[in-house]
Amino acid sequence: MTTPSTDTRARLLDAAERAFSDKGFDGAALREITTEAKANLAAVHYHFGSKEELFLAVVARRIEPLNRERLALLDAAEAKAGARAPALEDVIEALVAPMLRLARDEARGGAAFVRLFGRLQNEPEAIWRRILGGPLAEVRARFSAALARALPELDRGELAWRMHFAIGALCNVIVDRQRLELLSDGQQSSEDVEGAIAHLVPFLAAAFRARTRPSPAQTRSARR
Amino acid sequence: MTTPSTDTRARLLDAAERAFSDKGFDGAALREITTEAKANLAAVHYHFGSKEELFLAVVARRIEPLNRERLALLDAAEAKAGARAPALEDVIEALVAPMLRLARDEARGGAAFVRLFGRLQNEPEAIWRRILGGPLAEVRARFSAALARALPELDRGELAWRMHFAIGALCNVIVDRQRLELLSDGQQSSEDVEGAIAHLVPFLAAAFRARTRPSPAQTRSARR
DNA sequence: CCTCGGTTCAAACGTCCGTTTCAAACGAAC
DNA sequence: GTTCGTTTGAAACGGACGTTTGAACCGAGG
Repeated sequence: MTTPSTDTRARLLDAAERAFSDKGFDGAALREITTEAKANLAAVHYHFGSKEELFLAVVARRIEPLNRERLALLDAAEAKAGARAPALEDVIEALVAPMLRLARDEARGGAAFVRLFGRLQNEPEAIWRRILGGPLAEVRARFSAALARALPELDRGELAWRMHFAIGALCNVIVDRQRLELLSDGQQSSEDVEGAIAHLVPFLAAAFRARTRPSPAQTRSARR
Repeated sequence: MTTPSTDTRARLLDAAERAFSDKGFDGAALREITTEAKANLAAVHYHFGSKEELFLAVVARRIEPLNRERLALLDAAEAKAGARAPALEDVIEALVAPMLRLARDEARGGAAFVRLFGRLQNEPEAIWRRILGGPLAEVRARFSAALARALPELDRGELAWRMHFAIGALCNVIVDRQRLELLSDGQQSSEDVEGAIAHLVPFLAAAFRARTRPSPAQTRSARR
């Protein structure tokens, strides 16, 4: 046969991607997914085993190429810098740009998958843990190291907080498509991906370079 | 009678707050909420009318005092500055500190409500729209104006993007309690609210002050 | 005492859910 | 042509869901 089963499988993944990104894991119904995929209800359990496995397959299909792209850009930034530390802007762009550009690439899930990704952490905790500890672990480690090299004077704890904030900004930008329109009275659009990159990268670069606050609440040994 | 109905009502709100923040709107079951509240299943519909109205009541109970606190801090920052523009750090702190401190105030919902708030935009769109357009509208307008005053040289479109990123970072910090631990190898804790404020405020202040990127993708009339 | 509005209660309603079952269809191998 | 493993199909399963119902309860007012 050519690819009869692969075909249904792919249609199920596509339909599931759309449904999960619109309504979340709980909100999306298998009957709705199989109807849109023109497949039988039982096909989900035949091909994937359960609803949760289907969800993980949807995520895995996109996140692996995405992470490869991120790491390739990071490799390029490090190669460009030679023996020196990579440029902070390049590292940040390697982290955020593939995700934002994916939002426009309809052939690879487009906005649907990106929103799904952005709200992953709101899905049942068991699912989120399987992803955080799995495909995302390597990206986290590589970018932690690269940022530490690009910002050698920064305390490690401080760096962790800043990565936390930065990833938060990225994920939230991806999910919420209404807020920017409201904040700008309709002048700016969340659909403007290159605009988002052009705004987000310098925003985060400046934030990562911020001098540590000489605060009373921060009487730890490490300062600046 | 003393307050027999008010009592059940409050217990329902408390239980619903916990359940919704753990499992989301779809994931939380009314039977679970009423059991924990030691109330009858029908009490939800007697007091609130529907599950959706219960959810909105949970949000409204906390968000109104929270917004009043934010606006009071903003008033104080503006009063302190007199005729001059308010200090950027003060404005940012007025926006983020009440939310982060609320995470520690168990008497006012604590971590449960704050996580619920952070994931609001992931709930069914109808619910999120009712909140964005309602209680949050005034806060959005006031802080937009204050930030524009504190950063007079900043393009309005650029400011909207930066507010979008900043609120994203705040909301995401609130929701994800695992990422920071992973990023710092357990050295930093999301529970450290004053630490979060001390790290987030200078991070965002530096980000808001970032010089605009001279990018090829940005050939709009307004530059720097 | 009785009544009455506000509140609680147990029970049921109809619907939708994820999952299972088992037979039918199908193409490839012999 | 028969067999076999793979894939699809229609139908049902049991359970959980939000919601509704109607009676019981109870303190206050007459």
